[in-house]
Amino acid sequence: MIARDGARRPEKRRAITEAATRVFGREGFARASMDAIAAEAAVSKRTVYNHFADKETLFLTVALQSAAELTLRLERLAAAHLDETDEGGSVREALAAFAVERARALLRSGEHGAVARAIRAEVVNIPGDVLDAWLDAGPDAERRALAARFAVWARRGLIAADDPELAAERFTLLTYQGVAERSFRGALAVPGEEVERIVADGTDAFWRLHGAGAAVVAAL
Amino acid sequence: MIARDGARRPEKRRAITEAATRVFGREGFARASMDAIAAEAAVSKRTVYNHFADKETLFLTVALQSAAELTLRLERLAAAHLDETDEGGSVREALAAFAVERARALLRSGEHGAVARAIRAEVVNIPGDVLDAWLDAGPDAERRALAARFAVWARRGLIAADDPELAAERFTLLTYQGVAERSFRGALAVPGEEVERIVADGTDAFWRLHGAGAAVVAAL
DNA sequence: GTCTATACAGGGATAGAC
DNA sequence: GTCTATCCCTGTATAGAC
Repeated sequence: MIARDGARRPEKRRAITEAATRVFGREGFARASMDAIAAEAAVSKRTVYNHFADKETLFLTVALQSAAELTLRLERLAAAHLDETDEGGSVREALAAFAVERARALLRSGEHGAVARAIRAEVVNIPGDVLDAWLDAGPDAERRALAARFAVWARRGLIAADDPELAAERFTLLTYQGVAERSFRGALAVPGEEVERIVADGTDAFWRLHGAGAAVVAAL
Repeated sequence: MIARDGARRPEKRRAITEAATRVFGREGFARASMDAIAAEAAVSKRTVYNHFADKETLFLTVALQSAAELTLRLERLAAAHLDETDEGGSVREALAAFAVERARALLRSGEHGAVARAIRAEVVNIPGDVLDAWLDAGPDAERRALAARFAVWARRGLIAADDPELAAERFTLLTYQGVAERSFRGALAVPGEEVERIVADGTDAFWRLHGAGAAVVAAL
């Protein structure tokens, strides 16, 4: 028997959101059909509508989950590259390696990246509070995590960053946005050498601005 | 059948492309309907199909026109700000003013900006050669124009840019992409003070990297 | 011969009825 | 879980008007 509102079968719900992630990612919001999502979830369309009021609600739910998933992946990357850096000399190399891996992650972000692109495409039709929630779970969370690490490094004199938030923003601009732009946010492939070149140029620029000792040079 | 340019009434064709620019900009490709475009152009739907074989052809035509129009606007901005700069001291201020105006132009790009967003949203469904043509008429043309000015300045010692193309790319990353990101490529409003702050920070960073004398500092 | 106006075939879509 | 009412869209077809 079917329970009332909140208590539906969680495994069905998960099957639906996972299927919806794939379908929305492949087709975008407008082209995706609820039929296709139900079929991909191996669930009847009625079940989809039992769990989610309409297509829009399902999409926004999936988008929030996807943002959180991407943030988690990037956080793991950041932890692996940036959290064991105690000696000054290795900071630059750690940042360079992290930047390359982050750019590559965008190009391999698959269905989650595709959902993020769909959000951006539909941004004018998304309620403000939902968009804020998406930003908070995704891009803003990533920036905060990077800024927190920069703040620690700055206190230890490993980088020059009076404003860690600004430094994190610059790092992303210089080492990530170029690849994002070139690949249309991960939609199109970019040759590996080109990714490496763009990211290496960006890392060089970042280090000239914020590397240990940059403050001294800037004061000249 | 196939729309051949010259034979039909050019004023109708213009009315159709202008209407299509507005409708595709408002609705995106998928949501826009040929009926709405015909109505907005005050033209019968049959006439639309007489001029353009199908919806996709109309969209791609409009996208190329829009890219060219945006490039023209930005080129005028660049010429106004950057082409009368002979004294060394004014280069930095000219760049700063241009950067702010360019960022503001994105936020006021209206229907042309909206079409550019639609292209980005549909990028996986666009034929490679058409996408190349769009890039060449739009973003790439802007980068080339900026790089050409940087090359002249570099020869005169007004900026430090061994590779003018790279410098142009960096200038755009530092002074433009931040606002593009924040506003979802012009879709959402951004407070004026925030635009000015983002652009000023970016201009500072660019000047530290590429201002006259930066090469000397980098050699330290 | 290009345009307007309208109608319509064919395919999908959403969302709800059974 | 299936079935279906209803709507909308693309693209074509059929009228007549300038």
